[in-house]
Amino acid sequence: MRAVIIGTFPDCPRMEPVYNPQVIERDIQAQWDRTGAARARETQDGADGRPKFYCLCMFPYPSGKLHMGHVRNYTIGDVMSRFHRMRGFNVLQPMGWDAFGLPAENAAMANKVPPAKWTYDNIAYMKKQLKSLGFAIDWERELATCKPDYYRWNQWLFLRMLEKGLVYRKSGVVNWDPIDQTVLANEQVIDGRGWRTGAIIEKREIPMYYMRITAFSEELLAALDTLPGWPERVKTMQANWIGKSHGVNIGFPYELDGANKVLRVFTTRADTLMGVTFCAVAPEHPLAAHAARTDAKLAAFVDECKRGSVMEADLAQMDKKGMPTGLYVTHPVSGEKLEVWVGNYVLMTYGEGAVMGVPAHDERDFAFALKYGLPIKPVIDVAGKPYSTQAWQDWYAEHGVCVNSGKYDGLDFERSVDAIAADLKAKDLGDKQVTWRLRDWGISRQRYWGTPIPIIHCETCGDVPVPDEQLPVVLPEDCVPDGSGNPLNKRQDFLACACPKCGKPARRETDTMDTFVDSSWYYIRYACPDQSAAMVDARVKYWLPVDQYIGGIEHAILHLLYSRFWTKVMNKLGLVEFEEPFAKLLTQGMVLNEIFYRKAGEGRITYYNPADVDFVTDESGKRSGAVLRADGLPVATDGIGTMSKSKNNGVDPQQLIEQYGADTARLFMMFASPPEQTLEWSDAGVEGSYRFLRRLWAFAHQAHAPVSAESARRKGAVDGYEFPADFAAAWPRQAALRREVHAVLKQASFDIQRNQFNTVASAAMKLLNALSGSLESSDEAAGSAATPAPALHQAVLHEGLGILLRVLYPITPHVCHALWSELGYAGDLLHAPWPEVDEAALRQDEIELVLQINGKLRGRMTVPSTATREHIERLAVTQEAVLRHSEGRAVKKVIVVPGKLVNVVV
RNA sequence: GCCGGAAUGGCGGAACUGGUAGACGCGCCGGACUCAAAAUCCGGUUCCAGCAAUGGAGUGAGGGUUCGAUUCCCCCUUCCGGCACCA
Repeated sequence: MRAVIIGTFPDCPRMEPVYNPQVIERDIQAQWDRTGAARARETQDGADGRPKFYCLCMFPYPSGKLHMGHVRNYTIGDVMSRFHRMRGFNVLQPMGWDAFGLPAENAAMANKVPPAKWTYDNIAYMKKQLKSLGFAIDWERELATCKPDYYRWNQWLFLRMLEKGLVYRKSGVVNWDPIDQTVLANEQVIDGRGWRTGAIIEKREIPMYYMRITAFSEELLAALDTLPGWPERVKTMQANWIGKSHGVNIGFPYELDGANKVLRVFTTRADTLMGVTFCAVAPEHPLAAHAARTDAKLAAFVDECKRGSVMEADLAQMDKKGMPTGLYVTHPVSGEKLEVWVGNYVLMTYGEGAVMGVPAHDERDFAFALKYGLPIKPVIDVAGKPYSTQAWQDWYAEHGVCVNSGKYDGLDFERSVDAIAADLKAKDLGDKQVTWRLRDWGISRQRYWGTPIPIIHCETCGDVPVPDEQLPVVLPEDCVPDGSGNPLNKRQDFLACACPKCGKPARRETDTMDTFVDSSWYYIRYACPDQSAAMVDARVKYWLPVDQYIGGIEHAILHLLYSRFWTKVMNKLGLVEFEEPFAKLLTQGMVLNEIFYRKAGEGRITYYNPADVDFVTDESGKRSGAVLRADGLPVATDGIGTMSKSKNNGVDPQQLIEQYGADTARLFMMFASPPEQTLEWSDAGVEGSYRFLRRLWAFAHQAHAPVSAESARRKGAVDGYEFPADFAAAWPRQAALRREVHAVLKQASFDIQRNQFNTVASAAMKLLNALSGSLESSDEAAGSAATPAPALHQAVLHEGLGILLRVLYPITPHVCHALWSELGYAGDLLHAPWPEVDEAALRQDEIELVLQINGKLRGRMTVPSTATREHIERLAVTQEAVLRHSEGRAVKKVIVVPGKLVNVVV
């Protein structure tokens, strides 16, 4: 039997009893559109009193339709935007399209559709999807990087950088498909073969434009310390990527064709110089090329090294191989002859493309020496630990004291490096040097769908920059790539031009820019997307830098580093005043789903979408298997992985929105895990989120009468609730409810500020549980307590629901917005402030402490909240649980953690 | 291979600065409602022993610091992200 404490409320006659997200969301989105709710305006230096908050999500590549990663990213951004708006900020949340790139060309090859059309169609569809998710995006600032009014500024800044020497031309290595006669991207090279032709890929050197990011190495590294709002791990990754290392540049003299030359190497372990037993150069090193001319076997080896992909990950995992060149260099100190080898593990792109081989103290050199029978000469003693040339031990590479090193014997790492560097300097064969891992940024792409590089090749004048007044160099939008190279090479109307210097017929550059160029400054252009006379204008000063940037962890290095570099260039050119583009950074985790497959006959694997798979569970609910719904037969599982086309484990957000509505999609995304962690997809979890919103709706319907009555009484106000002085004593149930509401609010306020949105969602669930529990109560309780005043309960309910709707609003704005106005709360929820915690509501007369004996939980005790430490200690040692568990042993120590626990040590 | 992360019930996750491990949700079990089912509502649910009170174990493995460790330190394993032309 149940009775309602405060009487039965009649159902609301106006409000729909059933939650209908499709209708609610459509209506509210139309209203937001009409009123320009998300439009951001510059205010003169905060003249309206509000500080600005620029909240930016990484813009999407328009691949066709949104994927769950987008939904997650943009929901996080929208929650932060709406929350900051509630906290009184002038918020900008823009959106645009990273519209150049390889997939458009691949789609063109598959469907014979020009990349431009494919891209614009995708943008239109995805924009519709974003709108249906209810993000508070200022669409008036939308931009697409494939439009000339955007990329003309890529070209313009490129020319400025060229003038300043920050852009230069040199040769670079690319993947060359000898059959299609075309350059391939790394992802188009599979196991060293072209994806379409299957031909073995060759490395080929071609001329390319580079941006001199290395000129900023020191700044990019040092400025990481000025970014407290960035995750530590991202800063560490960037620092390691920039890779500043202190070492010594060492010259090994040799004679070649009668001329005296020097082989230069860089090492951080100059202390091991006397242990050098050989030198190794990269296959691309000039010395290797020289030796290969007269050595057919070596030439074949160098050739072999040139096959396969250019990816560093591939190179690093190859078997270490090498071959002697037959050339010798002289040890700069001992005068010993050292053979020069070609090693496939030596990178031409780091240092000088050559290394000194110290097998005794470098693991790679050790393996190399064992394989080819080269001498191993230990010269460092590490705390007397034994050395054996039979097997590598990790301590061989540690710092120690020089031995077997002649005059350097007995010196530690620092002193030996100093001494050796000084000796080399005296002989003009080396010195201390700082080397960076960071390489200059090659931006040339031998592809069509990108920003044309604004250069004209003239037979007389050479490479001539396109004059500013001829910008933009417009990319024709009707080309259809066919896989055999850049179609621009066949476009006479694009190629033909006059040399700006001499006026003679000339040829336009057909390489386009890396798409990382586009994404390196789009966040600046959002401030002034309609500015046709300049790259930036005064509005940039108001909005930038970005206050909060949100995007996938996979961009931790490249995109973020290039953006930081580009910002520094613009700063040096006087275009912007800030030096770092993103004050705070949130790197969201990836969205994962289960992978199911079956193996057909000859090793072919078919992947099945998890939506088509049913689980088999045992009686405890534990999963014991999975079957394909279509045939009921088992499928194998391959764990979980990022949603991808190749594993067929993607979930289409569109279906989700259509079935449950945007709010459910958003709620699940936020509830399933905190933003920085990976998120595992779960249909059941989506159901749970939907169920919660339905319960919320039903509760609002049920509580409509008292809440709207209270709204009418207080004219919708959500502050200034007043309770009698004896509230807690006279109405303990109401006081307890109110205490819980404010305790949960306190936690939610803390969590939303630290971006832990999953517990904000769970706070909303707790609030609903508490409030709906208060509508009904058991007979017993109703009979034992005095009849509560309906007015007081009504006020607590009104306050609690007002808090719940505002806590949940950033996550599920549509349903909250609808209920807010249905229940008569004042104004538009869009402009409502985040609720304040009433500390008075949290006060308690008695608190419960946990009682531990030797750190083990043994009981609880209730003490007045004002109890002193001494009082608690005295009370604790007399507790029954303590006496029982101490078994007569004397109490050694009592530790009191105020408000939490007492630990009795015996 | 190198650099950076992560690991907690049947599952996703919570536990803020070292202080009650498992909030909230899912799943499962039991009950109510129903002719029945779905939906909804109520109760239970880390594991082991026990009717229970209670006791023991427990945060990927192994060590350490501490009155007390999911949290700090060392070492190992597995998984994930990046490695410069996917974006």
